[in-house]
Amino acid sequence: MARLIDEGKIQRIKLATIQLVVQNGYGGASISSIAKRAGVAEGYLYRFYSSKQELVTELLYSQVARIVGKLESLLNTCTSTREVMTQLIGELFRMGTETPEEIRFIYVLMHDYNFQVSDLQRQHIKGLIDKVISIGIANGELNSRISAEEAYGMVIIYPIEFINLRMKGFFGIKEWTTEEQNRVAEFSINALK
Amino acid sequence: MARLIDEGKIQRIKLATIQLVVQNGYGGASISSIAKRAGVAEGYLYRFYSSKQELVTELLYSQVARIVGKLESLLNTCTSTREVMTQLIGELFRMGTETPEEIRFIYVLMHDYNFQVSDLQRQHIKGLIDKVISIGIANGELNSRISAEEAYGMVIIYPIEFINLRMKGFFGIKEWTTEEQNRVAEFSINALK
DNA sequence: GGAATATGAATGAACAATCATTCATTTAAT
DNA sequence: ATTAAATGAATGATTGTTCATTCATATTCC
Repeated sequence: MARLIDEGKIQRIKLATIQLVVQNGYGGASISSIAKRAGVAEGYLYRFYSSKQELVTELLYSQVARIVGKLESLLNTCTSTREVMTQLIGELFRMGTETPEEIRFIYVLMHDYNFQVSDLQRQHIKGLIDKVISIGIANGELNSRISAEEAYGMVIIYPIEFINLRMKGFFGIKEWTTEEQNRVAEFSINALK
Repeated sequence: MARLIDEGKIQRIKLATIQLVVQNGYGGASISSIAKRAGVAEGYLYRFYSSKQELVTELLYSQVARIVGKLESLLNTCTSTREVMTQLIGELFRMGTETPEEIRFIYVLMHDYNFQVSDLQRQHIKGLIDKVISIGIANGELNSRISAEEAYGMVIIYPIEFINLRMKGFFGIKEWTTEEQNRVAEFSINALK
């Protein structure tokens, strides 16, 4: 073996990509700007990713996987919809405070018509949402006529929208309290009743 | 006066811009591709817009104004929150069937960190949302603790998200029925109770 | 232990293509 | 003839991608 791959560089590339996609959108985040910010040669990115599209897609995939994975594990441990939703929304807010760029990144790309989540991931999400619904109905927590879209809307989309609305300071405020976080969870739970 | 300005060309530029921003995002929609699709010379755009940013911003502004204007007029004629929300959501779905590209365009740009709606427009929206809330509370239709963000979330964001989720076929289906449209309205109204 | 070699990590100049923007020129209406 | 609409070639910068080259280090041999 010769030199070892510098994991720090890959990490810096990922971080720079996330930041620049958030800041300038996919089309506005150029390879050269990413490489410059990461402190890495331009061509170096192509050792790990065959194209810009692949780089961003893979990053989106893994970021989404974090949320989907959390939901999946919650469904294995929690017995009520309230618990699942409170915990998941807690995780989203945690991302919002600890790694704000990452939740912004998901937010930006999930609304980009170029970046559909993969079919597999989508099916996975659909299955998990169905499970949330069936637990909720069994417990009498959810209206029995709730659709997957409605549940998805309140479990995933609404909290992400709330967090990003705050980050943008759309209504003036840019931070949130634990109370407000709980209110988001309560609101989502309530909407599905 | 010499030649008259061909309004059709301006219209074609607007249409092409909307379509290409939806398809490729802001960064991916180039002036040359817009001009080509509009059947217009590249430099021609600069007679009316000083930059690409201005072109897109102005288009976003007028599209948002359509929705905001509708909400405003509804608040002057309707006496209940139910009526306001049902009608507004009706308008959004109408856009979805009649001019799908336009609601996609709003959807894409409202989630782009480069395209904050203007402060003025945002204040205007805030005022209208507050009015929705006060009518709802006065009528006993809304929970008295509903926040502006919650109302905005269910009156504007949720329906737009629903429509675009459908357009993307996220859960398989790509169309919607009048019944489903009413369900979205009912769901939104219910969430604010 | 120390020098030679082999490996592959990392570089960045160079590619054609495309970018947003400009402006001298042409076209068409009064 | 005059005036402004409309053109599209031209500009220099930047795009995503490639690849010959450099350089650091792990391994091998004496």
